[in-house]
Amino acid sequence: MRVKTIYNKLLKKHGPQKWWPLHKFPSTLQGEGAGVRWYDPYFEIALGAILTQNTAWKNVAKAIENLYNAKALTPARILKLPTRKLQSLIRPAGYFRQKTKKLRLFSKWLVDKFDGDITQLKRYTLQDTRYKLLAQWGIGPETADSIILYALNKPIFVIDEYTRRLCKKYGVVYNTYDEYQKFFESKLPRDTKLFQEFHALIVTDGKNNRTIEQ
DNA sequence: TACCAGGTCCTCG
DNA sequence: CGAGGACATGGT
Repeated sequence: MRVKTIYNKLLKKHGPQKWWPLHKFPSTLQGEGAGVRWYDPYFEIALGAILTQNTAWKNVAKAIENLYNAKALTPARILKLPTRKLQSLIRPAGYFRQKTKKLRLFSKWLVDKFDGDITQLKRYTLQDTRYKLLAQWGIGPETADSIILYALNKPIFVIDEYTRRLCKKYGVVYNTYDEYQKFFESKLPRDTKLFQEFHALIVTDGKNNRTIEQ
């Protein structure tokens, strides 16, 4: 079966997935401290990609809500939080010490190199951006690709455990992340929206069928 | 009570 | 390289 056909079937079965962004862009930007930027939807997406590592999204959503209420959804605001405070805010997402370290290092990198503006990563080629992200501690292939696809809106196909299971179901098995990624990217048009929707659908479908497979 | 969730890093052979 | 363990909370 064609890969695109599988996509069409999943879309028909589950409908469009609404993943990111979580909060709406404009209204939230004028907080009380006029001129103080405390919310960045693109950074929020990247942050969510880190927090969701091996963690149910529902728990991540709580952590993000805590950060939102603390008006801490920019790299600079993350760095301003005392470590203990940051740990307590993201505790629901699990691995809270590890993830606190990841968020701090990632935020510091963005502030130091990109003036705290994650969208500046778009200046590089897709592969250069990927290498730069992978060089950051705590960011592996799936997280890097999620950031590129959902925060920077650039076409790269995200591979996760659900994707591998889906492949296996159709008799497609590889060893490495990059091999799976090449497979999908060679079978599909390089379309950001398609890649975003497909990955989300694979996750949703994978969750639903969890007990049936193996 | 176990096992799992939108992974990654570290260590050891 | 590749396997195995650590990291942590909340849901079923």
